[in-house]
Amino acid sequence: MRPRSDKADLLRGTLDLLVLRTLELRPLHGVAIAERIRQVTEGTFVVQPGSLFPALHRLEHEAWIAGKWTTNAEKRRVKSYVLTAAGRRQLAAQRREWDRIVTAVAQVLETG
Amino acid sequence: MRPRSDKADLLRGTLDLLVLRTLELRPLHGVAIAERIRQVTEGTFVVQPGSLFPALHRLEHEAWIAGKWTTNAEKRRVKSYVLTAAGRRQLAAQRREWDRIVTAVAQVLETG
DNA sequence: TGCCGCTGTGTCGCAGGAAGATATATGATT
DNA sequence: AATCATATATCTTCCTGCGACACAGCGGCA
Repeated sequence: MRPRSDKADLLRGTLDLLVLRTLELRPLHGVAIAERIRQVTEGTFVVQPGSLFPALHRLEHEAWIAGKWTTNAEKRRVKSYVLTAAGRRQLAAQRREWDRIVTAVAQVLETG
Repeated sequence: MRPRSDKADLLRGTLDLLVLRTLELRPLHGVAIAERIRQVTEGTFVVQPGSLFPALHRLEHEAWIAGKWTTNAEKRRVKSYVLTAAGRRQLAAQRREWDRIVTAVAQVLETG
């Protein structure tokens, strides 16, 4: 069997939310999205390529983000993503959902 | 294809934490654990049998909880679970992990 | 020119968990 | 006995995060 990382599956269920929110601030290309998430979370969330690109394709397929081939400052070919109107609505919905989860977990953890 | 529920996958990654915490308060049998989680979260988390029992077996296999066949107040045969010492340590670790996730997500959601 | 090395994108297969459907056992009820 | 309700268990499917890898394009450098 393949050696499994002992690092927990931290992103489970939050990746879409994180990507949508990151793109809400400004359009970015794939790797730059992952890089920003890593920086803002101070290394807690490190989005791997095997997670990042399937997620981007999924979000694009749902029409929550739109990708366009461009070139970055170093003249390299990159795919830049922007949040769509539907994406903004989805982001709002996922924010509410996340708040609900956090509240519910807190209730369990704090109710003695 | 099988009709998929449009209800979000809320439990994703939090089920172990919820079960361990519930058993920290007092020993309970499977269905009673799910029932308490449902009540405390006011219906946000409804743990289905297909999630509950595999989770209990998993936690028992990790020796974080210990099951014992007993009978409940209605004289019915139930499997009562108690949190082990290792389970308490695991619960503490998962609490820290959860806090870390909540903090990280908040950083992404609130960093403008 | 040819060879690296780096960056960005993409893909493949696996592992593990959540859930619906279903099965089984057992006690209570009629 | 038949039925119903409760509790446990399992089977299968779907989803998703991930490691490993492939590959393309560009710059540097001998």
